[in-house]
Amino acid sequence: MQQLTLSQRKAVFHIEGPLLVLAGPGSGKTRVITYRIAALIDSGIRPYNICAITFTNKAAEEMRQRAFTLGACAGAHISTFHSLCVRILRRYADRAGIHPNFSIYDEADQVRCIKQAIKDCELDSTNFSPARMLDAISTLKNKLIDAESFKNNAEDFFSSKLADIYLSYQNILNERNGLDFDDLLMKTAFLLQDHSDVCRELNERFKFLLIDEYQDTNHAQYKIARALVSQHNNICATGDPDQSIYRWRGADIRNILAFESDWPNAKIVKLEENFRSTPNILAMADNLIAFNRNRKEKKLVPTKPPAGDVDVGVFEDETEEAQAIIQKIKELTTKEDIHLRDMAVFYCVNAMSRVLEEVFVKNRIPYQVVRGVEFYRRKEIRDLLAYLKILVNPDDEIALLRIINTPARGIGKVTINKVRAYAAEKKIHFYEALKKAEQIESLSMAVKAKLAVFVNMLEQFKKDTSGQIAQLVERVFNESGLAKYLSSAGPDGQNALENVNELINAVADYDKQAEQPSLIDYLQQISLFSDTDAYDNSSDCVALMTLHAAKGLEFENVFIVGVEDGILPHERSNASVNKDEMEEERRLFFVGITRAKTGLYISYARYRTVRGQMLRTISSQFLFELGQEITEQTREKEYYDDQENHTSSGFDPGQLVRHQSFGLGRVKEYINMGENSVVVVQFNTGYTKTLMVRYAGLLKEDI
DNA sequence: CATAGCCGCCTTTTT
DNA sequence: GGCGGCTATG
Repeated sequence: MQQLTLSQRKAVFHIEGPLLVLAGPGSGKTRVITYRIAALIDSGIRPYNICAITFTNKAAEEMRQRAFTLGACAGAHISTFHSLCVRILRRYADRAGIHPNFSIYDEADQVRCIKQAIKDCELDSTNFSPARMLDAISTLKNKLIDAESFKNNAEDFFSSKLADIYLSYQNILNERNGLDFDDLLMKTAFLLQDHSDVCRELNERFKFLLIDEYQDTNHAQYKIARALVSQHNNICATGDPDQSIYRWRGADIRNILAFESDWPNAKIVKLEENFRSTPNILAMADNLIAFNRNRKEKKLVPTKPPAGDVDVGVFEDETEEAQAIIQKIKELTTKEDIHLRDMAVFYCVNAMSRVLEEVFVKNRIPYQVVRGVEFYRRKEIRDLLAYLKILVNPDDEIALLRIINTPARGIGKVTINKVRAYAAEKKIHFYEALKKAEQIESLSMAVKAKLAVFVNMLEQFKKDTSGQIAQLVERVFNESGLAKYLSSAGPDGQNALENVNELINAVADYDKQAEQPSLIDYLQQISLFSDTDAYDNSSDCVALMTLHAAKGLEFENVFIVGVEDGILPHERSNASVNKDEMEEERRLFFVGITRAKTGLYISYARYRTVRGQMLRTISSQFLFELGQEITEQTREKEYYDDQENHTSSGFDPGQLVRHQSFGLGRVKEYINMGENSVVVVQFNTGYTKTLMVRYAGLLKEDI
């Protein structure tokens, strides 16, 4: 413990009572928590009585390992909020009013449910878009407003319709024994609130609660945390208000700002020294974040010697931007002997990884896109998992409908509707109705036979759920017909087969590592998988990820691309209208910048293809906030570039033109903006299009 | 009932 | 530009 600074020691050894560690980026926050776990155990606390909450599974995994190397033996509970809630809900399922074998519904499942809910309410999904409804419901759940109480207080038309949808959505989830991500938190919060005995029991179990990234907790998580320490107040929260980037998910920065009033006797420790980045990088980050008004002032005190400059580059388009990064990466690996694994490229939106990947592939630079959830979204994986979900939770109609005819076994829409109707009539679950298919009169003998085979297959699988899960998965894959189907499906099928093999390997790993392997536990765990969880820091390749995924990580060299108005800040963020959202976007950039240890390369492109359309961009205002010098340079470059390219085009009104896909048309208007000139064309097909001359590829027709 | 092909929708960030 | 859902056809 000698290597700790004075303030770190203060945080580590303040054992009893509430403690808030306000820690800037790179201040050794995680180190403090791990040492603190060790210190608690040293002082006689049983590991069993310690609960540490991290932001991602990956962070939990790393913390477990670090604690282990410090001699803090296994037994402390270290997990994310969501995983903890799953454990609690499974343990106290009856008290929470749910079944312990619940399915966890991800976004795709939620969309199916909400569509059904909107339909059930006889509303139109154009006015009540599924995405918006889910968003609204998620916000309500994070604020711990359940469907009933929202309905009771709904006054205007929209609220009351939303309330109906919310109620109906919740009904559908209940029927299917499914919980969405927000339910995990909300149900746990209500459980703790309504059952003082459960609350007391958990207070006794977890005598010390440590929460990392407290700035990104939402109201539900806040309530859970408060309840978990209500008897002893041994809470230690660490976080940095300047790194709060999950407001859109309900994170409430006020939780950390109000810590002192929530626990009046709290001890506050500030960690302001930064052990990660060079002073130049920190100065920039400091300049930037100073533009935020709603914050607690905090210094970034560098401990590293000054080195190098931060590079802000302007490029013609996203491809050139990517190529410049490749160039730099090659330079760094050859000249400075830096490993690929020490470099990362951050972008704001996942879609931006595509161009980067193409250029990386072309240049044969190994890379990994850090997107863990993607794997589990593949069709073949979802299909296979759906079979497993049914074995655990037969009420999971979404999973059941997914596989009932996958691979095709002659059970179509008509049959499904007949069974559905029967289930509704008898007030039984869909799966129960399937079991009794021979009693459904409207079904033909042939169909009844098919259904019987299907049900019988699932029932056979069910008998096998107690052993090794990997074996079961393999068996299900083969006997369900999925394996056969994929083997005969050409190259795509081969790819899918490889993915399934990867899944089976992962399951085998789980079998080995889990304390008490069970199918329920496995399914629930992978539902809570996050993007960052897939980050493999042992393989030597460049990491590509979103700025959000970069949270909590650090790299020797960091590239941040697409720092353009509309992307960062994002146009959908309402940042131009809403000051709070603008501040959050700024924090996001701040998080990205402060991941860099020595090299930081910020860039933007003058043209970017968005949804297949090449658009002229405007540099982000945040670039100006980094510091004067850089922005002056880049602005000048932009200005001169624009001057150089001023040419006349000759697309005068009346000119006949031909477009590759729109066909023949006539120019209505020409707006001379030099290189960015725009032409309005009325096409024969009836469409009037506004096109950028430079990229439209218009051919002049003579007649 | 299966399949292919087309149309129209959306498209920030994620547990 | 990508995907889900719908329709027309076999």
